[in-house]
Amino acid sequence: MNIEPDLCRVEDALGILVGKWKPIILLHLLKNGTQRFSDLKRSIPGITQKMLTNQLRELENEDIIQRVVYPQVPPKVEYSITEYGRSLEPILHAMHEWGTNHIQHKKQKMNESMSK
Amino acid sequence: MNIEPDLCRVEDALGILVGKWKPIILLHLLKNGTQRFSDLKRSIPGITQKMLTNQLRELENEDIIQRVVYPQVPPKVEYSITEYGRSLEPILHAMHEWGTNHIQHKKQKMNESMSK
DNA sequence: CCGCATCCAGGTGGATACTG
DNA sequence: CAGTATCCACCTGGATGCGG
Repeated sequence: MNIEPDLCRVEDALGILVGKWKPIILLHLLKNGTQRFSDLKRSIPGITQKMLTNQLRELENEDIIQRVVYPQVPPKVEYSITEYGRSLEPILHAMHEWGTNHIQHKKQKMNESMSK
Repeated sequence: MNIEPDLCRVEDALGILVGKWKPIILLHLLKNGTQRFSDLKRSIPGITQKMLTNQLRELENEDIIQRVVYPQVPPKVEYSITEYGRSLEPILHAMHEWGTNHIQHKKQKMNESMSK
C-alpha cells in the first residue's frame, strides 16, 4: 500500500461508500437482488425520495449499480448491483465484522473505567 | 452480515474512518510507528493544527491511537497506533486495493464511451 | 511545541410541493 | 411510480489568533 497522497487510493474507495444511505442501499441490493425504486423506499425507513434518487445516481455514476427503466405507465425502474459492484462486498463485510467487534470493545472499555 | 438497521455495523466502522484526514493519519502511523505531533503535521501537507488535533482526538476516543504527553518544556506529544487500531489495517489495505483498481475501471469506461 | 477558541464558507441532507 | 425543484438547518472543515 502506497502512502503518498497522490498514490494512496483509500479515499477513492471511501468516497464511494460514504453517504448517509449508501451502505444500506448496497446491502439491500446485494441481499435481495434487483429491486424497484418503491421496494427500496419501503425497505429503508426514514429515507426520502430525494435522497434515495440522489444516492442511487451517485452509485450508478460509479458503475456500482445498474438502473433499468421500463417505458410504461405507471413507470417502473429497477436497480441492481453490477458485477463490478459486487467487488465491494468483501469490504462491506469486513467493515460489518469490525464494527460488530468494535461495539464489544467499547463495552469492555466502559466497564473497565466504571470499576475503577 | 445482518442487514437490519439496528444490527448492521457497517456504519460503525465507516464512521471511524470518515474524516478528511483520518485515513492518511492512520496510514502514516501504521507505516512509520510512533510520531510526534509536529512530525505528523510536517508529513501531511495542507493539514492545519486544528484539524490534526481534532482528527487525532476522535481516533483516540475510539481507542484506535494512543496519545502520550511528556510533561516538559517545550511540550512533546507522541502518537501511535494501538494494538486494537491495527485491526483496521486489513480494511484500509482492501480499500486501497479496490480504489487502485477503480481508477483503472473508470479509465476503461471512459475509453469505451469515447470510441462510440 | 502543542492546543484551544472563534468565526465563517461550503457541502450534505431533510421537508415539502410539484410533474409526466 | 419515479423523479425534480426549492428552501433551509446543520455539520464539517478552513483561517486566524491567543495561551500554557
